[in-house]
Amino acid sequence: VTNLALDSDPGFRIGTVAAEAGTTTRTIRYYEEIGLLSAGDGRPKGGHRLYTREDVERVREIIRLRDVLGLSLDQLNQLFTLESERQQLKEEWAAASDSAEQRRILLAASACADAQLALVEERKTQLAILEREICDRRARIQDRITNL
Amino acid sequence: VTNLALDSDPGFRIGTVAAEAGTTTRTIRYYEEIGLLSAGDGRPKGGHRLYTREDVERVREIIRLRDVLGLSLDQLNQLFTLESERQQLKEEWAAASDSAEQRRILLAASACADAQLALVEERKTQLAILEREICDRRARIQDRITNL
DNA sequence: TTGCTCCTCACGTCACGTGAGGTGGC
DNA sequence: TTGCTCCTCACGTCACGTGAGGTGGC
Repeated sequence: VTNLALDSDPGFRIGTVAAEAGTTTRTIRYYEEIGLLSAGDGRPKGGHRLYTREDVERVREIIRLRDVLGLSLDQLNQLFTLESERQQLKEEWAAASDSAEQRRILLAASACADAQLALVEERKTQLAILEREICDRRARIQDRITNL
Repeated sequence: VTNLALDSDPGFRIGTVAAEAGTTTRTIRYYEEIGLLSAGDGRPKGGHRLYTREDVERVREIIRLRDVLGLSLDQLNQLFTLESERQQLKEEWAAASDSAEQRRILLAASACADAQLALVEERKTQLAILEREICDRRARIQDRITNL
């Protein structure tokens, strides 16, 4: 009875991931197709895709940035370039990375978060402008109603 | 020399409208095609489209709601149903509408603005959630950096 | 007359939706 | 064994982008 601990986690199926992230299985497969999600290395042709808890979070983040910030999938790919680089260097990290290398990677991740925060601020400004416009229009309508 | 005042306003051409609204002529023609913009009644086949200052504002509003709130053109059409109804009743209004009818129309326009404001509030909530998530992630990264 | 913008098809693209037909795990 | 979800094509759709070829106004 070997691999006792490892066998206990079968991983998430694509339908579960889609439900958790509020999207569809088609969308997840499409994101894999264009390279936004990792393809799951050793999957046999026709075999079921399996995902980790990290993958679920990744999908949720993509959906969020897409819907709330209105980013295209191409823009998201660019945003994640730094982080995917981090992903590739993860083995290096765990194995024998020096702290200078670790620092470099973490700073890249931090810069990625900063970039997202800048986009959030931009959206907040746009929303504020839109809100003011609508409020003004509403006020003018109310004026005309009271002046009847 | 008749129509002196009327002839002095040639109206805006489609390229000007597109530039003012920050979009393309193709987009404006498409919006006309699906009924989001009025088709300009008496335009001869192949003739140039002409727009009023009101039309320009309309296009800007559509672009705003599409980009900032992420609404589909179908949803925008639904949002504008009340207002387009108002547009159709404009002649009635100017001609011989009683004040009860006027009040009804203005209340509809006010409700339309309220609906948009509700969508704005929803977006603001989503943005706040997203911002908090990113900030938290950023903080965790910073922690790991200082703990190196 | 020369450019420039405009016009109408019409095909291409992005981000999926939606079956069609078949295989695999609880 | 029976359903259920999963798989891979592959065509459809929404919201335009992008020329192709031609006409119209300053």
